[in-house]
Amino acid sequence: MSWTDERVETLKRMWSEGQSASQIAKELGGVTRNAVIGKVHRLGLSNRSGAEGAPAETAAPAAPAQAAPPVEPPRPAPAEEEAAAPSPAAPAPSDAPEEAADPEIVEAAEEEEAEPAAATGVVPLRRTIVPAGQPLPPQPSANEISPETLASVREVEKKARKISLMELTERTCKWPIGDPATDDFWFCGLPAQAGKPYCEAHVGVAFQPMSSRRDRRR
DNA sequence: CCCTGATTCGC
DNA sequence: GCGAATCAGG
Repeated sequence: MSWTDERVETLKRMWSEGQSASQIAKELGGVTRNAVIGKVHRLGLSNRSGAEGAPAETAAPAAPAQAAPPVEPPRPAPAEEEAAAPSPAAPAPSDAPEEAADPEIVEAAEEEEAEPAAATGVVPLRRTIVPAGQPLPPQPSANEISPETLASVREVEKKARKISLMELTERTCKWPIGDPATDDFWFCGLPAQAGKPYCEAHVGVAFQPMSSRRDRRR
């Protein structure tokens, strides 16, 4: 891979947006974060000037509606409401952005769809929760979390690392604990299961195998 | 441990 | 110019 004009452009943009070198490298592909950092220095833009503002250091202590741990700048926000359009999932972009607008934005927007809770600031209420919204379709009645797993969860909550929003990574359990409207709020933070957003215990309550009732038929 | 960016230096 | 290895931190 070489530093084509386009790639350099992406690099510059992301760097000024505050993205980390590793994230940029991941986005570009074919390069390591070292390569990115090296290039950044050669380009003489090690000093992140250009788009200062608030790098997102402190995430509102008691303000729930704030959430953007890693980075999530690409948020154009349509700001247009369809009054007579009862059709939800209908992007219906009358004008396709054919021009090489920002192919990156699309990727950035669709990356990491696994942790809506933290991203939206809406904390899943235990019991009614359906984190990633995928598994457990055939739930008989109310999700009956087995008392064992429920107990283990409480156990885990005690041992949780109690990490903050900014400390969440792709390898930390993102299970929210406590009331986000108070200081009594934190994230589990225990090592998450490979590929999943939660630790073993929380994956257990989040993704029910749809048949964990004690009636082990057979 | 995980992760940052900064620097060096052979290529 | 490039980037792996290394360094220096959080």
